[in-house]
Amino acid sequence: MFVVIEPGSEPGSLRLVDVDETGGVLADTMVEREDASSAVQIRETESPRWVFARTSELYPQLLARGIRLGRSHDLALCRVILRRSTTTSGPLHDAPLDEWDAPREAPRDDGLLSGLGVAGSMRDRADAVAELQRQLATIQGATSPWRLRRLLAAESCGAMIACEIHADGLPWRRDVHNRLLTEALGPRPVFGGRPATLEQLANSIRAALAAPALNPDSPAELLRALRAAGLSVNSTSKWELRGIEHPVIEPLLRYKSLSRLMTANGWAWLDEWVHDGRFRPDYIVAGVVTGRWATDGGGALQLPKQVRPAVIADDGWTFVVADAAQLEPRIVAAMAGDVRMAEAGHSKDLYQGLVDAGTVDTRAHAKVAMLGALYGSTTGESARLMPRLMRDYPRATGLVEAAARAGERGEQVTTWLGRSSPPPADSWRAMMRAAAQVSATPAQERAARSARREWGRFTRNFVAQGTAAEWALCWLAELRHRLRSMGEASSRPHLVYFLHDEVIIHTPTEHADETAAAVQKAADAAGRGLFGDFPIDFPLGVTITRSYAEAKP
DNA sequence: TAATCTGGCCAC
DNA sequence: AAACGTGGCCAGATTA
Repeated sequence: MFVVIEPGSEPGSLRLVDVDETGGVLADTMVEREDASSAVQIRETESPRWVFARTSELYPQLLARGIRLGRSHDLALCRVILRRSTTTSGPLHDAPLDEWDAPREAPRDDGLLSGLGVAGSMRDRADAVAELQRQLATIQGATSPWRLRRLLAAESCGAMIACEIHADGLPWRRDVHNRLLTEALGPRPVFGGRPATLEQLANSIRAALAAPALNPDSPAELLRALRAAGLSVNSTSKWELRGIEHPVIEPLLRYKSLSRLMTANGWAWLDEWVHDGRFRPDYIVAGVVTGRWATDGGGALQLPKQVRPAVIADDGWTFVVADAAQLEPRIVAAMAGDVRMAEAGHSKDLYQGLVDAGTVDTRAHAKVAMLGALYGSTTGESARLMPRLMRDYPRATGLVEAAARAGERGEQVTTWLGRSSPPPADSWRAMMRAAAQVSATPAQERAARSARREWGRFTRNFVAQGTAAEWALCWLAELRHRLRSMGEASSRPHLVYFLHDEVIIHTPTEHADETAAAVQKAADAAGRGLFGDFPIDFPLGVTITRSYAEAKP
């Protein structure tokens, strides 16, 4: 049973439309503002699949009223998948773009339209029931409906989880963060400018380079000053500076590190992004083409190790931090049905498994070779080690190689559950056509070859990263389901952070062990859900800790 | 002055 | 040692 839920004509009111599994409308009800919460709660006891035009536009309002739902279908997110998938066909696949394809409207924060604002937007005037019917028909006619259903359910559940994480927030101690900044940088400057430690380092750099007016924040100025001081460098990046013998190097590298801390996660960041002891990421579900989540503001995709000590659980609570070990190699092994690589991953460390199998001699080599296969490197150590991987694991390596070749031919590639890569741009095809002409110049041929290989690296990585992302979505959904039955509503373990293959759960201390067990069970269930009986393991690194900085990565 | 580009660095 | 995939975000530099 589906229930389409959308804002009614009055602020706070709701329209609920019951739709059966084939798209037939059973009932169409308007609910007044005062009755909205209880009406939704009552319907929730039947565990329907709630259908949102866009989860991010309505679900936060439900969360604010204390409502959390079990299952959902996000029309806008699902349309993107269904339209682009190589496993679907029919009207939805071929129709001209309409408002359901439009990118998300920028969230408005002016207060004028908040709450009722979404009721007046274009999207909600669009016919959600008709769109659901189109999507159901498209799923029905897909090559593998069960895979798509699983993907769409996980994607939609992810959309709810993204809202819930935002609402709950990641515990963040301002006092700890502030102390950390002061110890590293000196006191916060009252009128802006550089804090004391940073200014001292800037002066050391100027002295060592005999450049009294140098602004070390300007790469161009800095490069000129380094060269004038006799250093033969091509850039000011730290990997190139590291290893050079010169008095400027030590203060310069320290300056870079501290300057980064200051500009990315300094006092200004703290003021803007941490309120009431919580950091609230704005996740963009499927914001990455591969299906990974992106984020908007706050740099939630890159919480530096330097500031993680500020992430501390509430009193009486703790974190369960879990990350999937060597996720992408395991995903590729399972997709390819590579029993031998799956066997190497039977231990907790797949890279060590490759060493034990005699493929390579060290764990570091195993990792470099594997990442080279996943990213498509063509030079250096990983290219040298790759042939051993191809020899011992022809199925797994063959899968990513085939994805690369398909991309080079301009074809789309598709994940295990049915998310497809975008076709290359018209300009890409034009480039290939131009290079194929007899009149093509060597420069054109070179550029085309380079662009072709680049697109091949993208599609190569797409199948692995994209399928890993859908495994992670299934993991999240399974985990959320398990957490929902634990404890009381006010003291229930809940997700507070997610990043690609890692989660943080904030849990009352007494539920920590149970939560740690649940997160691994969820990973096992996600693996079975995707790959059935194929003998692939998805071990996690799990840490129970009150401080994120203490979690072993 | 605002928008866009560049170099650099953080995360997985 | 990076190259080689996906992102976000900053300050400075350049362009409109």
